[in-house]
Amino acid sequence: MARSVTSLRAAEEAECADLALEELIGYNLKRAYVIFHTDFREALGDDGLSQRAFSALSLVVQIPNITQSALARRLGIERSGLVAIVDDLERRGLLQRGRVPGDRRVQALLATDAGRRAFAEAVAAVRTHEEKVLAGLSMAERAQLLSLLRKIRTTAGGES
Amino acid sequence: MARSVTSLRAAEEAECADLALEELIGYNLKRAYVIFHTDFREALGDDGLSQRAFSALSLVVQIPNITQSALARRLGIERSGLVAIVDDLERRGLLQRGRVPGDRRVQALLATDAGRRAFAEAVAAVRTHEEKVLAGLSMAERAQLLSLLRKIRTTAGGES
DNA sequence: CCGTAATTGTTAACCTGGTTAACGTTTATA
DNA sequence: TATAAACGTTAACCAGGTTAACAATTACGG
Repeated sequence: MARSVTSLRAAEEAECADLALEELIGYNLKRAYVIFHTDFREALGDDGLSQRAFSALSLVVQIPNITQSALARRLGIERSGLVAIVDDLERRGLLQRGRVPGDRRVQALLATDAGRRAFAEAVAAVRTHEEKVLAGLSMAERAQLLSLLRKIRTTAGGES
Repeated sequence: MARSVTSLRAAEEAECADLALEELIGYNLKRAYVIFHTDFREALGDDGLSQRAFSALSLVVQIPNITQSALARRLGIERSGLVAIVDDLERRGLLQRGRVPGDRRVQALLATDAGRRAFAEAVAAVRTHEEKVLAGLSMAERAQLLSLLRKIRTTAGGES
């Protein structure tokens, strides 16, 4: 318990709650998230896809004719929040809203050719981005991290 | 490679970019962050401390007379962004801005007695919150996660 | 059948958590 | 001593959501 003289008073005042912020997983999670988010944006360029647009496009490419509601559910956001994302992707010509025969409520989302091309390019950029941000971690550590994050999602994530 | 008939076309269309969103660390990191953030808020009550206010107060308690600039630097945000946070904490009577003799530019932040009490209570709530969200992880896994997140911060985090 | 409930997409208003740019004050430095 | 730099602050803005309401449509119980 070697403490410097100058921080003696600090130690006293915090003694009843000796919690270093840096020991909190939530705090470190947030800081790491900010790093990823920031680097993602600069990796994909100033008018490239945002994280959320990339996620949405990813699912639309891989699940053709997915419904907006289903997409929102998968992304863990509200339907209303998805509208702006889909608006943006449609404005860029990366996907199309299509009415589906049989249910005139839903909008079936389908990626365009340009959308699939843009997604492929984005995937490359995202891979480089992750490689850069995770440079300090071994492959085993990355797999571990992925597994731990997913475990949090499955146990604490309310995916009704 | 057993694929259902209905997803055959999906597989074809995504073949050039066979990246499942769920395999991306960045995506899982964001989802986990959202889980923590959401649970933090409901754990600390409707007019309890926010994540950022808690972080700020934590450092003010443990580093008496820290400067606003220094605090912002530690939290990884801009000085301007910290003003509202400190305003809020001061309005709640949890800390005080104090002029320091020798440099009339700086605001030295000092937690009040109420601030230290509120912090101690918040720490208990935060501990319960982390315990809840991390219930699916063993102690070893939690230590691993913490270590991995910090490794990201130290290697990729631009702490000039 | 028919009325009621549920679902879908959408808009509007709002909130959180920041950023950048500018400014006055004060201190450091060439 | 002039110029630069640092501090706290404000204003304007932005990203990424949320909640509440709504019209259109579909599902369902009686």
